[in-house]
Amino acid sequence: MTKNKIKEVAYRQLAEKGYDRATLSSIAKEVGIKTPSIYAFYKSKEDVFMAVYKDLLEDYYSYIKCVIGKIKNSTVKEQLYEILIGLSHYHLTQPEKTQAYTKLAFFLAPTLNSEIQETFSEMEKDLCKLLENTFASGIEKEEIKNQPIEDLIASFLCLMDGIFLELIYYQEDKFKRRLEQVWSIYWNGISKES
Amino acid sequence: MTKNKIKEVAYRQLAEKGYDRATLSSIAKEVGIKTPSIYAFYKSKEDVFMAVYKDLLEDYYSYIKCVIGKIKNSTVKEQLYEILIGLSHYHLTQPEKTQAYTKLAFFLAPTLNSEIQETFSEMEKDLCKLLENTFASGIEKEEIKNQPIEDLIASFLCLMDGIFLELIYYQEDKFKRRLEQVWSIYWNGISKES
Amino acid sequence: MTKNKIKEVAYRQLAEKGYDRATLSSIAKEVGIKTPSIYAFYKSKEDVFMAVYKDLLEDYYSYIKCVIGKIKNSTVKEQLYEILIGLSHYHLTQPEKTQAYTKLAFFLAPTLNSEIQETFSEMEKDLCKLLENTFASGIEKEEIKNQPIEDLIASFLCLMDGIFLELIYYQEDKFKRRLEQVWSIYWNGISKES
Amino acid sequence: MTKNKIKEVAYRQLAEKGYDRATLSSIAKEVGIKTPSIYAFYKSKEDVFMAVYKDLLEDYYSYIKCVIGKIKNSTVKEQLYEILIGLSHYHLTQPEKTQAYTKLAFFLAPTLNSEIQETFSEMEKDLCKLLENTFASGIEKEEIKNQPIEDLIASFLCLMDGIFLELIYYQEDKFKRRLEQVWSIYWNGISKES
DNA sequence: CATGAATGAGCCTTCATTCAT
DNA sequence: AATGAATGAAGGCTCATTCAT
Repeated sequence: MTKNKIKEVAYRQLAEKGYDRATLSSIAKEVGIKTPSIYAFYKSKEDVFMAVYKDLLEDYYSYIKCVIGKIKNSTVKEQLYEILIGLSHYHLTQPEKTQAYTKLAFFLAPTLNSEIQETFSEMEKDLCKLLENTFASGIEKEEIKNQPIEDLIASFLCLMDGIFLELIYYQEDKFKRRLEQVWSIYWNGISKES
Repeated sequence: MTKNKIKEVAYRQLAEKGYDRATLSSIAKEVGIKTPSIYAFYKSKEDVFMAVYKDLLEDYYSYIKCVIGKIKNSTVKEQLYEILIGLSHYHLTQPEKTQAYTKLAFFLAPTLNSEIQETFSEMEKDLCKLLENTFASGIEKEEIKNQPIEDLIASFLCLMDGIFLELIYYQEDKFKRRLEQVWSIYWNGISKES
Repeated sequence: MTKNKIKEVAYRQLAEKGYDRATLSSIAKEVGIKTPSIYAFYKSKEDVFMAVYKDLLEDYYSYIKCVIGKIKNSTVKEQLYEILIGLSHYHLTQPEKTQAYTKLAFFLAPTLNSEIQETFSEMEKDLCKLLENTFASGIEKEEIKNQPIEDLIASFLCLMDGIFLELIYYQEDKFKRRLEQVWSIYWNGISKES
Repeated sequence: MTKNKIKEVAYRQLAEKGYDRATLSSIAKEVGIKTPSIYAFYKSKEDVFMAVYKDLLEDYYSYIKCVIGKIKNSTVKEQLYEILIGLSHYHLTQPEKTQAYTKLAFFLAPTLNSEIQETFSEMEKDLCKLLENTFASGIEKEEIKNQPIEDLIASFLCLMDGIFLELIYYQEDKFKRRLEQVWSIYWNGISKES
């Protein structure tokens, strides 16, 4: 289906060149159609990239839900570690998605339509709820030191953000080593037996 | 001096709209000159933004050196905390600089001329050296648990990166609260008395 | 067809003003379209004039082949004279073509794409072969003094070149008189009965 | 003197790139001054190239007068041959001058100011007078067949034009051979003993 | 003399978009 | 569903020229 091909090419070029440089004509060329044909499927350039962004978010959302699902029965330590690993894995195996995501986030950000905004905050909420449960059970099971759950969540999210940035900056090898170092310090910080 | 005014306007528009949308004509208009006049001072659009980037980096560099200078005689805990606060303060008080910086980093990144690359890696080296000393002395003075200094540095840099990202995403109030939460967890993680 | 109209206007303006002064905007204006529309048919200014040049060459080539065809059964004297007259006729009746041709030759010369180069040398080769036959038969039939055919060709080509230049410099009347004078001397020089 | 340096650079760039591409700024750069400084010596771009053209013509004129002076006491055959050789020598030894000359002739031609026009026709007149004398004496001395002097002049000028064009097209070696061939045929055509 | 600053005009080109087919 | 033709808007850039210093 041409409509999907357009979206895919758009997302690939977005990752590579950013919104402004991912021209409709360069997208059309890669798809193998003429530029005006795009308008048979999308009503504007913004429309194309809105679709791209929505897809990207949904893909990420479902991946995260999947990761969360898999770790239900592990220890807290394993759970948190798996989240970080899952997150890294997602970006490491499909760096183009990450790049596209980043670029859209930086460029469309102020214009984000409400539907997308919603998906985004829903995602964050889900993740927070999960972390809340995880940390609560960690404290209960005495895997984790007793401390404000809100703080724990904030620090874990910050950890995720830092890791995300380093994902972009560093090569895979270097990144993986850093991830281990960072995780080890972090876990020592919150765990009881430290 | 018009040359500087151009640079300043360029940096402001870069922060606001990004490289592609910060057109020479819109810059000229804001400066109050005609577009071709820009070419009396810079030989191309890229040249203008190279200058902007260089300035940005140097400004940041000198700020960081300044922060580092101020904290020489504090405890390790204070030192680390001051670095985070200093970093945050820089970005919070001049968010435009941060945004400009971010946008240039994403766009010029692969083309960065060598001079800029150098300033950048020099900056990182300086910071690493400082952290190395700080952590080493922290371990020696038994403020910090004995653990690989390299790991400590990695985790602190990751913390900084995470904070940097949240600086962009969150409003100042929310950010400051999160910073405290994150710092508290982090320090607990590495300090001895925890 | 707009594409052809563009080419024709381009060639007329080239003749009149030369490559640099034949701007795309002035061409578009004369064609009755807006400048960017040109890009629907040609991918650059150079591309437009490449097409012009190619046409010009082909037109000239086919004309020359036609002249050559017509004179097969004449005496050698008539043949040579007809070539000069044919050549002059071509340029006199369509001076714009000559001027366009001249201007492109001077401007694109070093950049001439290979296809054009080929047409050009093919044309020269054809003409040389014809002259060779003509002169050979002239000597055989004793219309022409026995002398190196190569020299005869060289001198005839030089004659053509000289005539070509004078075609540009002089008014038609003056030119025609000079042509007769020059031809008479030339023929006396090579013919037997002189 | 800067004024002369400007003129020289202008002429060199004219030869290389033609009028439109020989920008004042590129001239200034090569001279080692800033563009507006040119206006201290010439009142416009056209003015600069007018001066160039005038110089070129005068230089050529004086050279031709010199050639003419040297051949006063030779045979007619030698005289004519020397003119051709002199002409060729001038262009072969300073091809830049020829190119500049050609380009200006093709581009300024319709605009040539009257002073230059005058020099030009004066030059032609001088040359014609010389040829008239030469041919008259050639006929008198029976070196040349008796034929209208006007025709002889026309054919010799045409020969010169043809040679001039070939000077531009062919490499020096090839050109020299062709010159000999052409001359030999030409002389045979007009001389008595043929 | 020379130049720094500025500019109006204009060039080639690209882009998103429309519309008739 | 697709495209050829066309375009308004704009972009980066160069040029000849002016003018105050």
